[in-house]
Amino acid sequence: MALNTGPSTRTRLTDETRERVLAAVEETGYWGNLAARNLAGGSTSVLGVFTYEPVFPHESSDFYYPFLQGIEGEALHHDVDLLLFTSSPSQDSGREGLTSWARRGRLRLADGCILLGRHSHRRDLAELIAHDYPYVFIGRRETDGAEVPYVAAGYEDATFILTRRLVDHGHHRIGLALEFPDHESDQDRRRGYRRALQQEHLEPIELDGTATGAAILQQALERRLTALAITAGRAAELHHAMDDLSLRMPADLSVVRLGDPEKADAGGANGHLDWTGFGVPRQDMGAEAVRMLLRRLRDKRRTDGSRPPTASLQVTLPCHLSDGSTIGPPPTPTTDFHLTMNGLAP
Amino acid sequence: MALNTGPSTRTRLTDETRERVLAAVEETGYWGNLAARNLAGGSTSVLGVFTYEPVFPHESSDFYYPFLQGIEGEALHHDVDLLLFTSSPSQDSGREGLTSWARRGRLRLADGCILLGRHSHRRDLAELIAHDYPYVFIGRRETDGAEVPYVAAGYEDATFILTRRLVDHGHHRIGLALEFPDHESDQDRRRGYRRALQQEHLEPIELDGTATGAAILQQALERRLTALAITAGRAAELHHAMDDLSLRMPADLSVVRLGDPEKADAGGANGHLDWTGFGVPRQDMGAEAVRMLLRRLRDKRRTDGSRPPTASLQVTLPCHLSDGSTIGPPPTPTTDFHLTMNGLAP
DNA sequence: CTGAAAGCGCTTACAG
DNA sequence: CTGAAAGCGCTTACAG
Repeated sequence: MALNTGPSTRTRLTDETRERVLAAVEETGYWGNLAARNLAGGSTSVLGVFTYEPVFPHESSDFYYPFLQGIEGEALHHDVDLLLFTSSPSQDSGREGLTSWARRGRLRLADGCILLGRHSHRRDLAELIAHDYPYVFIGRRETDGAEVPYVAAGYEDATFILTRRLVDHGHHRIGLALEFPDHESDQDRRRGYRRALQQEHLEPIELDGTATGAAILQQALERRLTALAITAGRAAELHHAMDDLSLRMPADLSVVRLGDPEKADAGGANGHLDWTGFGVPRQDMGAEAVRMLLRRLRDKRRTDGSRPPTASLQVTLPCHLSDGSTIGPPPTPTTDFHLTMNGLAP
Repeated sequence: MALNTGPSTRTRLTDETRERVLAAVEETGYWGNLAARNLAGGSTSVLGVFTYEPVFPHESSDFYYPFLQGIEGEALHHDVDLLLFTSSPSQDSGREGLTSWARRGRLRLADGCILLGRHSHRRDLAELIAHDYPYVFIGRRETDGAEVPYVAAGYEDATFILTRRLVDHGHHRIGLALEFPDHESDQDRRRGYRRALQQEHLEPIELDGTATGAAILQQALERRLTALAITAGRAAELHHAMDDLSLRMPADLSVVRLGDPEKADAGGANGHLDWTGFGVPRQDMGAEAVRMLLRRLRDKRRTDGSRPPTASLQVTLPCHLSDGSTIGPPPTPTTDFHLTMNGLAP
C-alpha cells in the first residue's frame, strides 16, 4: 500500500513509514508486477496509441509525428508510458486495424487508448464501445448511438474565416476542393465554407478535390472561379499546375489552403510559397488527447455507475491562421477572359 | 489453445476445429486478456523500448529516429507491439532512468526490452541482470561479470580503414578528436585509429575532442597536423572554424568524419560539404536488435536451464563508408608553414 | 489424449 | 484499523 499513491493511503501512513518501506523496496530489489496489478483491477500507467500506419515513417508522410510529440510530452508529464499499436500498412495477413484477433487482447495491457489516423474504421469503433474500452480519438468522429470522445481541430471556423476573407476581397465565384469529401474533417470544412457564402447569398461551387492538381485547376478555369479553397494534400500540385500554365497566385487566382501539408513542402522548381491558410494544432491535439483519456480513466475508476461530473469529452482546438500572399482581389474581367481561354485551349 | 500458435498446437488441432473456434471467438466478441496470460507465464507480444530522452524530438536531436524506424519495421514484421519507456530529459523528480521505482514494475509488461541511448547507466544494467530481465542494448556495452547482449556498429574497422586511407595519402601527422572519449563507441574508434598508425609506426596524436570546433582546430594547427579524424558531433564546427581562418579541406587539412551527424547538417553559410567518413547503420541496428531480443525470448522459453544453442548475442554491423572530398595528400612544407603561422597568429 | 486443479502477484471486499 | 481470503483470467504441470 505504501507504494500506491492516492489520497486514502496518504492519510493512513506517516511519511516516515513510507520512507522506510521505500528503502526496503530499494534494498530487496523488489520490482512489483504490473501485469498482476492490472489483472486484479488496478491500472497499469500505460496508455495505448493506435495508428493505422507506422509512426516512424521512412520518407513519406510525417502525418503522425507532431501528434506524437504532443502525446509523448504530455505522457511524460503524467508519468505514464506509451504502448504503440502500429497497424501494418499492407492490409493482407489479417492484421488490419485493431479488429484482428491477435491485436485485441493486447489492448487490455494499456489502461486506455488514443486512436490516430485519417481513416476511421467504423468496425473498430463499434468494438471498442461494445467492450467498454476507454479511448479517445484524435479527429472528430461520428457514430450513431454513442457519443465519441475526441479531440478535433476547428476546421469549420478556420474555413469560415478564410472563405469570408475571400468574400471581403470581392470574390463572387469561390470554389471548394476537398480531398476526402466524406471524411468528418472535410465535412467540417464544407460547413464553414457554406456558412460564409450563405451570409452573402453566394453560390457554393464544389469541385472534385480528389482529382490531380492539374484537373482541379482545369475545373476551376472551366467554372470561371476567381478564388479557390483547397485542402493541403493537393495545394502544392495545384501550384505546379498553375505554374505550367504561367498562372500566378493571387493575380490570376486567389487560393487559400485548408490545413498544412504533412511534410515540409519541398518547394521544388518554383520555390517556397507563402500560403494564406490555416495550420492544424497537431501537437496540442496530441497533448489534449492524453489529458482527456487520463480524465476518462479517473472518472471510470471513481464512480463507474453514476454519471461522473467530467469535463467535455468532445474538444475542438482552434486552427492557426496564417496570412500569406496567395489571396488578393479578383482579376479584372479582361484578364479573367484571357485566362479562361488559355486554360481551355484544346 | 486453438488461439495459440506454436508447433504442438498445430498438430493437435485440425484446421477445421481451429476455424470454428476462431469463428466463435469472432461472434462472442471475446478479447482475451494478455495481462492474465502474462501473469500466468505466457508472453505478451510486447517489446519495450527504453530511451533516455523523448523519441519524438521537437527540433533538437533526431538521434533515436532511424533506430526506431528499424525497430518498428521489424516489430511490425514479427507482429509484436512496442512499449515506449521514455525517460524524462530533466533529471529531477526521481524519474531518472529505469531505476526509479515506478518505472520498474512496468518493464514486466513487456516480454523484454531494447535499451537505447548514448549514455549507459551502469546501475540500470546491473538491475536488469539481477532480475534476469531480457534486454538488448543498441551500441556496445561493457560490464564486468556478465556478457552484455548488444547490437553495435563497426566503429573500429571503419575508423581503421579511414585512418589507413590517410596514411596511404602520405600523411604522417594524423590527429584524433573524440567527443566522448570514455564511451565504448569512441574507445572503438580509438582502437581502429591506433591499429592503423601502428602498422606504419606513426605516432598517435590525440586532441581534446570535447572542446569546440575552433579549439580543436587550434590544437591541430599547434601540433602541425596534416590530417584529422573527428567524430561527427564536432565536424561541422570544425568546418566553420576552418572557414573563419580561410582554411580549406583537403588543401590545408585532410579530415575524415567518424560517423554521421544526428540531424541533417544545415550547411549554413559555407554550404554542403561532401565528407569523407562513415555512416552508422542505425536502421539495421534497430531491426537486428528486435531480432536478437526475439531470439533471446524464444531461447529462454524453450530451455531456461540448459545452454541454449543461440546465435551470438553480440553483433557488430559494418558502417557505411562514404568517399568524399575532404581528404587528399598533405600540403607541401611551404604551405604547411604558412598555415601554421596563420593559425597561431596572436 | 483429456480435463480439473493449482498458481502467477496483485487488489478489493469482507470478516475479525 | 488490521489481516486473511477470494478472485482477476490465464498457463502449465499433473492426475485421470
